[in-house]
Amino acid sequence: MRNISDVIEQYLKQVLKESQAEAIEIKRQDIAKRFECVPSQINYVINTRFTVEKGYLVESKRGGGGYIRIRRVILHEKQDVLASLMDILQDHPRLSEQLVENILIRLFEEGMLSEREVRLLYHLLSDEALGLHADDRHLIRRQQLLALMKLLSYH
Amino acid sequence: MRNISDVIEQYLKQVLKESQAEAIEIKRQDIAKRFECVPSQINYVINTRFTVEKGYLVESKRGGGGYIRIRRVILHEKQDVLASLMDILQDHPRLSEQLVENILIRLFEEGMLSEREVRLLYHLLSDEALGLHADDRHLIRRQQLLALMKLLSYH
DNA sequence: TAGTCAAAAGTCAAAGATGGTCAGAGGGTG
DNA sequence: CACCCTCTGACCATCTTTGACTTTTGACTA
Repeated sequence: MRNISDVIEQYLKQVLKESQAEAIEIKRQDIAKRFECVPSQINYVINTRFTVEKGYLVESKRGGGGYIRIRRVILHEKQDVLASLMDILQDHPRLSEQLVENILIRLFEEGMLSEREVRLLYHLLSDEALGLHADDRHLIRRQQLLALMKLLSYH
Repeated sequence: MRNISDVIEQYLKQVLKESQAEAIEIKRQDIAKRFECVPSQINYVINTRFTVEKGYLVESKRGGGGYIRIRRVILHEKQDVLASLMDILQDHPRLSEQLVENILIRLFEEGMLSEREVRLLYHLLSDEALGLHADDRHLIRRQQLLALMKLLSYH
């Protein structure tokens, strides 16, 4: 694998998958030691790979007996998924390509979009397609994503 | 061989052929070193020799663990349909909802989009979704439709 | 009970590692 | 000579890695 962050990401996802439970608890220090990196690297991995829009929930506690708990959120109701994604849109004034991609993939994982549809929509919403309108890009993405979700919420 | 670009092109195609996989991943820096040229020469080669029309798809990532991935794709057999639709886009400075609908339906009839995909795209490209930007609406529609056709031009 | 301390985890900004862009110089060919 | 490729390098954008400094928490102590 190319970089340590990807390796740690894979490792954590593997652990998550193997433990049947919906959540795993890790010690930041331990993971850092295992992969010979600084502890804050673990925060980086979590902040970039285990985000809310990707369907992960992370809690932690400091001090003695501290831990980081990573939970995979599985929402069974379409309306719940859409509602939570719309909240995320609310929370982000700027909608980067990265965030859009995460959201679309999430919709795929929740069974609401096909792989092809994700690819299709991603291209339409890409920086390249939207062009130079850097300022309006975010606005347009928001509106189109909202339109998409509205459409998906029927049926 | 005349110039370094041709040499690099041949080399990359060779590697692509030898690796049974449909894609190869390279490090720009490495290739540049191997052929003793500046890194941006690699971009030149890729931009001129590995285009979509020639049947290649290129993705990349910057930063630590960055890479350039070159993928061989099969071009869609209906290039003529796409070309004629692109001509239509050229001819219309303003892209009304109606025109968008016609184009999408045409793509459906040609078997390049499913009914659901048409519905989805139509909603995203509607006046309502694009919002108040009446001026830019046409521009954005054009760009997004072009992005769509570019995507549809290969499998 | 309040205060202190050590053991976690969190934050943030700088440095490092790649790839991308673009405009202008260089060169070959009709 | 004109034109079209090629080549180059300065500058930019993005992602990752690191480490110094901060905050939180529980246990222990006065």
